Amino acid sequence: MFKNYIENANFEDTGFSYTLSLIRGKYKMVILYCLMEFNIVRYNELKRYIKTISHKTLAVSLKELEKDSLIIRKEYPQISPKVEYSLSDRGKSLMEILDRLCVWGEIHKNDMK
Amino acid sequence: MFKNYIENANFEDTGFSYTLSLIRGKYKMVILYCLMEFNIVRYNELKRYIKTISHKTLAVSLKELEKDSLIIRKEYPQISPKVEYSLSDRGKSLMEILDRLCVWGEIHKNDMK
DNA sequence: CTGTATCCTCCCCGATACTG
DNA sequence: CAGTATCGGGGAGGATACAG
Repeated sequence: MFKNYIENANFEDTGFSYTLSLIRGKYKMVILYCLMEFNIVRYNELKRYIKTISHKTLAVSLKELEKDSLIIRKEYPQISPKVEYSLSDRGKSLMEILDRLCVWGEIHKNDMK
Repeated sequence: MFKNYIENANFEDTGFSYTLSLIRGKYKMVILYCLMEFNIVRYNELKRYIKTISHKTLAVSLKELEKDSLIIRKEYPQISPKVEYSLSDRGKSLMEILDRLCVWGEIHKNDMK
């Protein structure tokens, strides 16, 4: 399959490029993992879990993940506002594969003496 | 397993973070795919396959991939120089998983109407 | 509580020229 | 052929302040 990409010299259109574009960003994977682990999480909970993330990055990342249909945003119109995030089915199916990358890293990160 | 990371608030040390650090970079995955597809490839062949990559990026990426033991660099000392690159066993085991990301992308990139 | 808006910094990558 | 060196632009992300 990939050979076709090479012959067409069109790497930008590969499935892999597409997948990477969804999870590019310093914290997107961390957000997805948090949602996988805790199922339903509020904005401020995410902010507390991921101590080093800035407000801006968290907000932008969540918006993009939602636009890409990897996560679901549920808003409760009340004072003060409450918003819950969770994985979509699409997001869950992606996480099955990404989790294998996590495991691979665990196994191999001490390979090198 | 991931829950431990969250409780330790130490996302930088996750296996996934480690894995991503290996393949971060605009063209690293493309290089790995080329090596997977063609087995043994010379420097200039890579440059030709990946039309849009610059010399600097190709050189730097190859050096990092080699340092991380994902690829093997074999140099033939002669005039003019000849260098062949190929996947290491470690690289091949990673590619098995990355290839699944490629397939996921192929299947899902047209999900959204 | 859940965001936006602005400014600013750093670093990835491209373009280009040079070398053994 | 297979690199290395240097310069520079652009975009991702941080700090901070403000809003509904």
